Amino acid sequence: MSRPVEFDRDQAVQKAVHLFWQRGYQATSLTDLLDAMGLSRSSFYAAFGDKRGLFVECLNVFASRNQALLQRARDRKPPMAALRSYFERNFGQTSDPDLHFGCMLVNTVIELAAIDQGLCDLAGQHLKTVQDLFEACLGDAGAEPDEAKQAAAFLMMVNEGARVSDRQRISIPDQLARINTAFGYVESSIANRNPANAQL
Amino acid sequence: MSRPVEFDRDQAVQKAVHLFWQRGYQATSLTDLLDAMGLSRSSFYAAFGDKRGLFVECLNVFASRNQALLQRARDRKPPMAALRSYFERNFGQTSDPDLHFGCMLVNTVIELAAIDQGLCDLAGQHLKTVQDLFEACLGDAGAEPDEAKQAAAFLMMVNEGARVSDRQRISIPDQLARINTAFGYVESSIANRNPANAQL
DNA sequence: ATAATTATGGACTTACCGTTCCAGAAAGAT
DNA sequence: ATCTTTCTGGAACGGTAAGTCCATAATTAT
Repeated sequence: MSRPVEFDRDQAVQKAVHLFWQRGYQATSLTDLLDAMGLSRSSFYAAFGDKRGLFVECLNVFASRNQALLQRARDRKPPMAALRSYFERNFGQTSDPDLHFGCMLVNTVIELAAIDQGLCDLAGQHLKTVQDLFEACLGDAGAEPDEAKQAAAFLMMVNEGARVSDRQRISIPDQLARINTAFGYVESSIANRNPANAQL
Repeated sequence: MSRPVEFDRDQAVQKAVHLFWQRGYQATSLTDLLDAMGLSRSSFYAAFGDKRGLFVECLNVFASRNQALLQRARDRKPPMAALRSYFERNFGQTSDPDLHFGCMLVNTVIELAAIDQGLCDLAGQHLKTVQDLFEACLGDAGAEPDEAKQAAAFLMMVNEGARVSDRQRISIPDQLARINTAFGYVESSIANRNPANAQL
């Protein structure tokens, strides 16, 4: 009955995620987005409402991809190894500077804290979900509930800090060394309190 | 011979620091700045060149204030207590949400990483200076040189992470608990390797 | 008092922002 | 093949951004 949409919506959103991730919300103009997504202004507004609406969608896509990454590792490895791989994959994976954009959620919190509280809160919620996943992994690794909560909060702080360093193009070995330091602290703390779990 | 400047330059810069710190570089318009600093466009351009020039000046002012904070604590307290007080002062001090802007250097790195590499690098340099101060404190506390370097890098990561949490209006007790966790790890690590320094 | 010099306020310029709108192209249903 | 519906490209809009410029006000030196 009617003419069908010509572009692949999911693919267009992927492109937008990449741009927003790299340059942030404010510095990404609609023109940049249209060029990258390969569609015209009218199609854009028909499909996504407005720039902010697209950003919300991108935030959600990024968050679920991010959570899936950790969840998959959790299904396949021992809990502490899964946690470690989440950190190492995010930071050590490649030396291509074009992939060191930190974490879109962290970037959003910082950029928009005083500008758009709704977007900042949404990003914060997603981060909280990841922190809950951390906590679950730590529980699996044998940490007591309160210890798991405390260590998860600590690891989220480490994650956020590592994402900041990531944007400064810190060398990968240095980055991995920091993560290793942090995990060494957490693991020895869990092992000390609960020697039965020397094997994590 | 000539008419003197009517405004207090230092005071005007302070106001600008506050604004940039809170809202970031891009979201702070020249109009915002002029209103807060209480001067006209012509005076502004005569005194500071342009918006970017003022931002550089603000970054330097913020960084030196920040370093002075840690340096003063270092002069007055045992080294680990000085480090702790730096972290606690920056996060626990007040519950006024209007003062939880994180760290202007961290904010700048995140906001401008892909936008203005010069400004990002300048902020990164200032952060590195703070990290060197961390390292010096840890050395004073009895850490071996390589251990001090490693722990300083770790603490900078914690600092950056805490600044991110700060912008999410995380509760002060939670924030202090995280910092306490991190310092507990570092202190027990130093004490274990070098039991002579049980007193830090 | 007057001349010389410099700061100041505000209008102006240029460029880009996000968004709206409309004419026309493309596709399915009959 | 035609009609209807929906999508598409691009022009246009109002608003705001940073930066420039000039007439005027204010100050000091003579």
